[in-house]
Amino acid sequence: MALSMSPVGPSPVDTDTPVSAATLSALVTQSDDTASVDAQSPGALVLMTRLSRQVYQAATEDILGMSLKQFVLLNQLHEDTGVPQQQLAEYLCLGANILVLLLNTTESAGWAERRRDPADRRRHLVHRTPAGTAAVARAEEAMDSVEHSVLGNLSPAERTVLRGLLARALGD
Amino acid sequence: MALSMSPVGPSPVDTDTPVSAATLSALVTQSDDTASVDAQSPGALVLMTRLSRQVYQAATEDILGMSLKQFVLLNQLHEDTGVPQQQLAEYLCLGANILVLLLNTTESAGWAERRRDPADRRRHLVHRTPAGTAAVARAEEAMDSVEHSVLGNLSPAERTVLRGLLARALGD
DNA sequence: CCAATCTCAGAACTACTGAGATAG
DNA sequence: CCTATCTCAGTAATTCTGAGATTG
Repeated sequence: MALSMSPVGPSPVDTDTPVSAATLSALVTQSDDTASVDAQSPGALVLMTRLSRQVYQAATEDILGMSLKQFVLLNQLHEDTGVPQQQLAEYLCLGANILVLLLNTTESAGWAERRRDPADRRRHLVHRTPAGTAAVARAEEAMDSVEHSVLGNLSPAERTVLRGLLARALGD
Repeated sequence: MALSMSPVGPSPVDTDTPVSAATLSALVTQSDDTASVDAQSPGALVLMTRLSRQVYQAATEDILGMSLKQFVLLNQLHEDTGVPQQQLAEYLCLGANILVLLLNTTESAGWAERRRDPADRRRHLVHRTPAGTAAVARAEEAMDSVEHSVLGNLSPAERTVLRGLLARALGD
């Protein structure tokens, strides 16, 4: 839900091969055996490792206005609904202790806030502040340019497919 | 080698929609704007960051028989054709100096070898040794199980599409 | 002499380990 | 008393900075 109606399509119709089923099928049927060839077609995980290194290097603090980790963190937060740290750590694939450090800097930047969970006062529910929302919005624009440089070879439609697959892999 | 045909396939044929053009088109037409919605649909890069953290944590040295970085490195090497370090650094998105450290450990493990380029003796051409090839083959199998745990939600066809997109993003 | 490639040591940063505090 | 959640200090591992060596 949520992401339904998009009145603003980035590439209305013709700009650059909106990749339809055709191209995709091509990709699917491309080949299924990786056998024999050895250094020529690394697995998806190897490729992802390389790509994410590019992201890490391109998405500097200067560009984003915050660290990449803070950006990912704030992406996972809401102003209204607080998220327990433990769940956050799981989402972000971070150790609970590392998250503490990350929250310390993010909280003192005024972008997030820890509040005791009234229902279980051992927990902290993490909220994004309005300032955090504003900061993410700014960073998001910067991220667009990073995406442009890292995924520049992919058409908008392909990027959408990629995002969909990554989201599915993460369990939505 | 290794991937493709798994006689033991956890989901041989029917378990979970082998995704054909239909599902893919669905993904494509899903939506194109990320605007407005705030924490609900992070960009592809954010998702990739999270996923690659999972890879990093799952692909331990115990499991692979080598570090993940060594695995990625060896994936990029050939026994016959040597690759200059500078180019290697670019491929792997590593600084040239970090690559030196990586090569030191990999070379002393007997998996790779630096040889002077006869044409330009400032350069070192890096080759994979036969032992390196064997080690990668072993690690590749371990990687399959990592892939299974990280990309478990994706069907084989979807993984193929994913791999294709990532490869294209990296410039083939 | 200057530029390119690789190497390395020390600083800076990041992540991990295990102990401690507070609440149920 | 025991468990769960969060915090933190000390340690280990990684990456970055800048200088040095060799070759063109």
